[in-house]
Amino acid sequence: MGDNKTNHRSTSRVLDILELISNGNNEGYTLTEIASKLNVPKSSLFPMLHTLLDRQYLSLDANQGKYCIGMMLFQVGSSYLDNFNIMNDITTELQNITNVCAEASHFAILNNGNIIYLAKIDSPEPIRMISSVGKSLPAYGTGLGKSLLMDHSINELRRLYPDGLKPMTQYTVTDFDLLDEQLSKARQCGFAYEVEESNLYIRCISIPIRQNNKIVAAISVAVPTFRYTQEKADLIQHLLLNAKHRLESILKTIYVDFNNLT
Amino acid sequence: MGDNKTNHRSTSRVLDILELISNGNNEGYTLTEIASKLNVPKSSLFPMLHTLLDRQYLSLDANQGKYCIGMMLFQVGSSYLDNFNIMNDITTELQNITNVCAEASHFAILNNGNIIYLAKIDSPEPIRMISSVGKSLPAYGTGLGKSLLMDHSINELRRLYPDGLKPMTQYTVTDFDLLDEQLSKARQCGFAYEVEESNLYIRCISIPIRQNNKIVAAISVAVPTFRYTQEKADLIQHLLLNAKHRLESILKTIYVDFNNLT
DNA sequence: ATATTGCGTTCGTATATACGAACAAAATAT
DNA sequence: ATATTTTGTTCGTATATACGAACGCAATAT
Repeated sequence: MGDNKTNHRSTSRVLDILELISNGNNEGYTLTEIASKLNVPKSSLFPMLHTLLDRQYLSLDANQGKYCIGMMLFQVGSSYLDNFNIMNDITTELQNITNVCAEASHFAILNNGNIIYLAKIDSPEPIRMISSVGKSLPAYGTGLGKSLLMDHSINELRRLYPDGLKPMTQYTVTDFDLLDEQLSKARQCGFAYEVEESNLYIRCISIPIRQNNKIVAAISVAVPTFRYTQEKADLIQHLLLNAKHRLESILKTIYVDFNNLT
Repeated sequence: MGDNKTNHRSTSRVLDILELISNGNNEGYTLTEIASKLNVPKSSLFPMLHTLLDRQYLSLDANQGKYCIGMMLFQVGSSYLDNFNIMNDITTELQNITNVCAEASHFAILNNGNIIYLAKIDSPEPIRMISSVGKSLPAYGTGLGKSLLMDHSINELRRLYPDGLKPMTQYTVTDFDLLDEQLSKARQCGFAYEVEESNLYIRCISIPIRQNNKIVAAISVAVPTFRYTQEKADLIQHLLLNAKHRLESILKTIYVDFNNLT
């Protein structure tokens, strides 16, 4: 929880409530659960929760007394994407990629060492990766993240992850030197790769999107290992490269301030 | 602004701020603009806005001093869709529809007489409707909305829209009797239609999704009038009907409490 | 049936927030 | 360059919120 200088207790608590519920299992939490998890008296939470209910930022589970994320929070939060006036172009590119290679494609930005998925097109195939718009993952363990970290020096990486690189699977790169080496290679060939480092049985190929020569986003294609072949990898790289070029040329004409958005 | 019994001022103000910014032009607002629009002293907003900034629920426009919707609000809000454990199935169906007919497809639910778009697949064609996930529109003026209102009686409609039906375009149905008549026809044939009632030059065909014989959601295809032909309409109705059947059979096996979510 | 645990809710007072005015800092106008 | 307007910021006190304890109520356990 933010221990910065400026801190308005009521506001922080509202956000604490929303984050607690959104990060939890989506069964929701009761008032007393929230109170104990946030170390806030029930009586203080009571009027806040009811205001959030009235305004539909939370909803009360019919089963009994479990507070869940409400529709208004979704509506208000969705307007974040209005900042990206190229969102339509991005989904069009992803759509095209997935149409051709039949695998899921993603668009993400970097925030404090984590990737945030902003758009996703599902594979038409029945076996799919579980990933969703709005979710975040540590960048170092994902293909998308390696694209976004591509220009980082090893010192910047160490500063970004002061607690080290925690494994997400048995294949996650947890050594800074090895990660740095992979990023060097990625810088040379233009693509970043992930082999079951964030999800078992999933490989990923990714490419960064630059604006004024600075990496501002990345796109990727994720492939189950059993569908992964060299021919498919070649095809995906070709698709990613084309999409990258089109998006980067759009970024030259349209103003999108990525710096402001992360 | 909610004028209900339970009302926690600080919480309400946080929500007022978020809603104001999310509904506005996405240039954002300055502190003083927010203060005057919400009738709240600047000095009261100051600590709140800074807490929201620190927590990345808002971001400060680089230009100068304009508060915009931040990334954390997007992340937290996105988790609303976790409630719908059939979201993947829904997007798959929409994907399929759009692949075949080459027009944009949507999925929406009803909330207080408004439709909320929860998923959308863009048309591959260059000329597209402007509609986005998380946005809401009055149900009576949209194809999706008419599907969602299909089972409503004229009295229920009058209660739902006590201030009458306000026109969105020159073709919007603003008469309760005419709307009721259209809904009756829709109930008979199973489909709801919209002809330039919410957006000029856009027509829409829609079908409701039922759970336990109760309408809980709707899917639609939107078509620019100049691309609209009877053959295409027939194709779209066929696609919608198939998708409806598949989604409804999924809803029989998976538990999704739509009542709780609106 | 009775005790027990856990939940949401209410209430009076201590305390932290909200207010308005005054201030500082920047942008615009003169 | 100076005046003027508009912005963000600080501060002391009035006031509304936060707290803990006690209450009522339901569900489970005995």
